Amino acid sequence: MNYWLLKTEPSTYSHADLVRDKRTTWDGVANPVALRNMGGMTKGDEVMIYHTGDEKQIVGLARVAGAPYADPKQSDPRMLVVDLVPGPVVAHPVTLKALKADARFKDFALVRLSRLSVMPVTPAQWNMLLEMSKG
DNA sequence: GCCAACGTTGGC
DNA sequence: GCCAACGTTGGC
Repeated sequence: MNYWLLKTEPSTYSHADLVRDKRTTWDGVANPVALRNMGGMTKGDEVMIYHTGDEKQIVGLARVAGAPYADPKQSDPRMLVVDLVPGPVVAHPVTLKALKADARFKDFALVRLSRLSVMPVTPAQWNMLLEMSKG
C-alpha cells in the first residue's frame, strides 16, 4: 500500500469529474519525475487529489484501480497512465497555504516542487493530511 | 500579468 | 554532449 498525491487543473479534470465518471484513465503526465513516481503505483494505492489554479487545495480521495501502463494514445512507451476510481470528497479541503504554514510539511514535494504533478506521500504525511481534511 | 523554477530543444 | 534560448507550470 502506497500513498500518492495527484495534481489537476479542475477546469480540465476535477475530482468531481472523477466521481461522476466512476472511473478514469489519468493521462497527460509527461514530466520524467512524475512518470517515475507514477510507475511506482500499485493497485489499491490511495491517492489524494489536489486542484491547482484558483483552488490550490486537496479536495478528495481516490484509489489506484490497476497497475500503470503505457498510454495507448502515445507512441512513446515511457508515457504512462493509470486508472483511478473515486474516493470521497474531503470534509475540509487542505489548502496549500495551510501546508506552507505548517513546518511539518516543509519538505513535502507539493510545497517544495510546485511543478511536480505526481508525488509520493509518506504514511506520516498521509495521516496528518487526513486529520487536517476532517477539520 | 509576472516570474521563479523548472523542463525541452536545437545549434554547435 | 553542452548549454543558450525558449517554453511551461503554477503560485503570487
